[in-house]
Amino acid sequence: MKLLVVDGNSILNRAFYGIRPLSTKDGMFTNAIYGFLTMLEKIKADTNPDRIAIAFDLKDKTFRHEAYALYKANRKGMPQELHMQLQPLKDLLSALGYKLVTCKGYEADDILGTLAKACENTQNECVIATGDRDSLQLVSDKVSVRLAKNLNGTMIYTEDTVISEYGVTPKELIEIKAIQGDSSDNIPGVAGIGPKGATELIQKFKTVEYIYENIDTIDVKDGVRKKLIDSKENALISRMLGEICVTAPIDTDIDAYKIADCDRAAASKMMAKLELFSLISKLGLDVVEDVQDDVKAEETKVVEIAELDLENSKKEINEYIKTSKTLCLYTYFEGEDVLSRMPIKTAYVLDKKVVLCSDEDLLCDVLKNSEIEKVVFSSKELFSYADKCGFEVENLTFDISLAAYLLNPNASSYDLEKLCAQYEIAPCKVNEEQKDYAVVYGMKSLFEKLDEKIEEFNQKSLLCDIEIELANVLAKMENIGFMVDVKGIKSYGEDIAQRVENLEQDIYNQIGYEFNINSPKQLAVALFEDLGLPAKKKTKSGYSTNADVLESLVNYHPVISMILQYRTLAKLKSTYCDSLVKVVREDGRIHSSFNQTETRTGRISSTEPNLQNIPVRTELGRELRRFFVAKDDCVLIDADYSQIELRVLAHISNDKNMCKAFADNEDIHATTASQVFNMPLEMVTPIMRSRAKAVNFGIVYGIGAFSLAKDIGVTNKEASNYIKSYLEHYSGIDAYMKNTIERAKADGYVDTVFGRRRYLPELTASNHITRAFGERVARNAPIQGTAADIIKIAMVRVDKRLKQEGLSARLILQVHDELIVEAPMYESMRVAMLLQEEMESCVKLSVPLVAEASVGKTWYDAKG
DNA sequence: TCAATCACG
DNA sequence: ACGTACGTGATTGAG
Repeated sequence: MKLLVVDGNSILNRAFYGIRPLSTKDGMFTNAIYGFLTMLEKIKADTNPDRIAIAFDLKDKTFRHEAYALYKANRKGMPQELHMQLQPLKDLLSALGYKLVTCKGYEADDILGTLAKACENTQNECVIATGDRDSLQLVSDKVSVRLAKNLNGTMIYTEDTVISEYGVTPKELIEIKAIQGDSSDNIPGVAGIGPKGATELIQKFKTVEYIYENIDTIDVKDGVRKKLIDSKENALISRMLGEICVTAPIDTDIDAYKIADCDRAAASKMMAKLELFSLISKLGLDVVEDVQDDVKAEETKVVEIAELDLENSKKEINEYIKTSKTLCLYTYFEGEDVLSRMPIKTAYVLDKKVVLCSDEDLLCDVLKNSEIEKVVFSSKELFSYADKCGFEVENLTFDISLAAYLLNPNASSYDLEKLCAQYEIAPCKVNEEQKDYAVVYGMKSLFEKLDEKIEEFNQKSLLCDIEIELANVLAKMENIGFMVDVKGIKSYGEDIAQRVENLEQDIYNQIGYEFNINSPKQLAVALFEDLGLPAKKKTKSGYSTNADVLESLVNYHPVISMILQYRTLAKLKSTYCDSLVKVVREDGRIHSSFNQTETRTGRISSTEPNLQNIPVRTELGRELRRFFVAKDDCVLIDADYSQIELRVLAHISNDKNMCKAFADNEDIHATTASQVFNMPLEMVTPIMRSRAKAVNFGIVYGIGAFSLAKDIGVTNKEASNYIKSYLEHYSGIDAYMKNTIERAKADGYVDTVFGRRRYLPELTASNHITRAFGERVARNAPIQGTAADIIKIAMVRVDKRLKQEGLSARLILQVHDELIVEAPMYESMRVAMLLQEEMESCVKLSVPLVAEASVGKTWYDAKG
């Protein structure tokens, strides 16, 4: 028989500190639980034990020796992020069938010792899993220790490995520790003798007892003898403290630690509640199935899944809508990309029945039918399909993925299965082979639950008037795409490629050998070792070679500017020329995907390709925009908001000075400079203006003097003076920032003017760096988020106006504070006016919104 | 799969 | 004493 004994507290600690913080939306931390189970699974697979015991310390410690109380009681308790995970982990382990062992008055160590001893006595094998080297003293021919280094790695210690690493037997480790001491355990040891001296003594004399019995005669230097004599009392106490107890009053019958049957339903539920979905499958469980088995037969809805033809589906649906107001439907799509994505099958959720139908006519009829209130999972796909077919979707009133995003934008993904588990939707019973559709039936209950929450959070308008409407606009933007001049990009790319090659050779010549310039690691060797340039900053894995560092080195060596240039050009070539050309479709246009549930602030994101980060800041990069063009006889109209985030800040903080500056249409950075530097506007120099601009940015981001100083190249003290002066002059902003953090701490979230929320579990962290991050996010999210809300509203209004006025102009891109429309040449003036009007008037703030539009044949020309 | 880098607002 | 501004996505090299 083989017994695995897990040092629960120790492994929990390793897991907690070894895994980046994870938390659920309401601030429950879960990283230690996740890490613990991951490590346990790994260890289990590696050791293949017959029995498992998991030992934990008890919270209220009553120690078996006075000395323990004295020396061990003042060890720091665990941080609350870890403490809050302890009981849920224990519950989960029990549900998984593991036997937990605790013992009043004894530590987990003592339980390990007692069980190890018991195994020796009964000729069983024992493996101890721990992150703590203390347990190495328990190693014997029957007992080995698996020392957890990190998540995936453990070191196995047997008698041989202990002897070769420490030069003494496992038992003698206790003697060494008695002399050497252990500050983390509050074991004093002998003052002045460290690990090396202690090892030598024990190799020679074997035990502390022997040393002190023969203290006058043993062969040691007088200095050492003196230290030993001076610390005799501490050494003897340490000898006692350091030895793990092997007689704890626990069950030592190995059969007591059989692994019981897993309570699958309970375990699945617990993990779903902790949002640890990947763990559920890793442990071989299944949310839907396991929870389903848990529901009592009489409570379970029996649901029929029927695959029907057009006629019968129609009949069923018509029957259903006589009595029900809303129809839930889930459409399965096929096809990777925006253009070829088409529906293959739709599940219509009826009363105790799911009708599956592949007929597209039925889907179109349902979507067009304004009598049917529709609840869907992802509206953008359906809007996109309708747009391709040439009709408008009517009466689509709820989108589950968008609702779930609004309720918690922190989640990494939104799918039906996870949401049903998370919102504790009671599952239904279906045939085994149809269980994929069981989760679709859950849509109805999920909709009701989410709708209730949306109402509770006052997010109905945000969902219906902004997000769902926007999904329709985004779908059309994706379908239209952005026309590009492929030949132009290609020849520009070839030009760049030539320059990259030349630079490559020049760099090799300068350095003296060929290497991969794209590898930061190889580059660091070339610069900081071979050229001997001063390394400024470190990253986790070596010296940093980023642009900041390189720029500070340009005067040291001519190769530096070549490398900077190489980087710029290589990036232009690979990310912007080569990749863009690859995603141009047969219609000569790029069809990016716009994701509406990705960012935590409410912005949209763009992928495959990302059209929101096309170069603009440098002239060479900006040239690329000459190849983003309008189609024949058309032009592009580009309109962007002026200072939208600062205007939003002025509005939500209601700061008098800043509101006045915007009301008077002043140059906000210059005005800020005159405030911060306390002088009349006409005396503000360009340098002062640019510093004030950096402070304005900093305020929006949550500012720190250090970073501001680095950004504008002044001393820390100067930077902190700027901030101080800023907050004195804009006292409304100061008050708003303080108030926001207070409210965020009380509520656990911040929100935008339009009710978009962001939860901030970071604010409860005991780590001050994490907490400071949470505070910056609390300051930034309402500003960035409100700006995101505003441009979304503008997009919906622009789209509506274009349609209303019968224009053929179409929105094709959004870049956070910028909208791009493609329009026939003759519409250009009207559209430019319309764009500006709608962007400026779509919401009313306490300061004016300003947008500027300009027209051009290419994106380069259209951008003001 | 992750870390480093760099493009954008 | 700590480590250092908010939000994204793509490419590359290396484990």
